[in-house]
Amino acid sequence: MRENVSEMPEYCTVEAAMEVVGGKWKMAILNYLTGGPQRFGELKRALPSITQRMLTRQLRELEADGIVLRTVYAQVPPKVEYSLTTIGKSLEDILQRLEEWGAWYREQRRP
Amino acid sequence: MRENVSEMPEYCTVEAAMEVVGGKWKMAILNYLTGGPQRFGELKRALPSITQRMLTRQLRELEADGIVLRTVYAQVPPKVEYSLTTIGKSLEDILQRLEEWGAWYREQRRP
DNA sequence: CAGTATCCGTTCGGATACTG
DNA sequence: CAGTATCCGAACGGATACTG
Repeated sequence: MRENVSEMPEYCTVEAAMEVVGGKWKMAILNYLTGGPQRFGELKRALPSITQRMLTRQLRELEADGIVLRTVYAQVPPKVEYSLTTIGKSLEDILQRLEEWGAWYREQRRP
Repeated sequence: MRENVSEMPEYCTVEAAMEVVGGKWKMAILNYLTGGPQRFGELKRALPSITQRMLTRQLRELEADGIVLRTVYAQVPPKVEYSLTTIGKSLEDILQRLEEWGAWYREQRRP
């Protein structure tokens, strides 16, 4: 046990991480962005069950947290691309493992 | 593109994973369980900001999903231990990386 | 000790309609 | 195309009291 709370061994570091990437759709969104920049509509099609509103909100939060970069092209019709920032790219390893784990877990539960 | 949706490349595998471990506290709980079996009260102290009710609920969900094992000892006063199942242990690698990432992310955001 | 039960306010998330 | 606006129910979260 340490005296200083801020120095506690692993004091809710996982908690802190989940505040950033713990949103219901965030990991899935980020996973698709590992394939390179994606437009809003592409993400919408990739995640059929997310609503437009939720996609917008989760993307805005990820942007505010420095994970995702939003690039607006001055065109008509509008074109907006979302991509991973350097910080976002540092999650790629975790995302891949999560994806593998998810596939494996499904098999385990369906014997 | 494949014809069969159920065979789609990575169709929401990450989504499926997050349905299981995406709860607000689940990753943090699991992270503490990597240190070995923990009693209810130990987990409560480890996660000071979770309420008793929420801890109970998240543990029950993890148990139902086969991630956590709940062992009740027939004693007075009661003793209940929570531990990772084999499936739960398969998350240890991800949990460690998530913890490392969380610590690193904090530094990045506080320059 | 390890919960359950109840109440209640806040936040999250979904459905639908509309717009520059 | 890439969003907003509005409404609403579900889930989250806190406080408090009670129990085997």
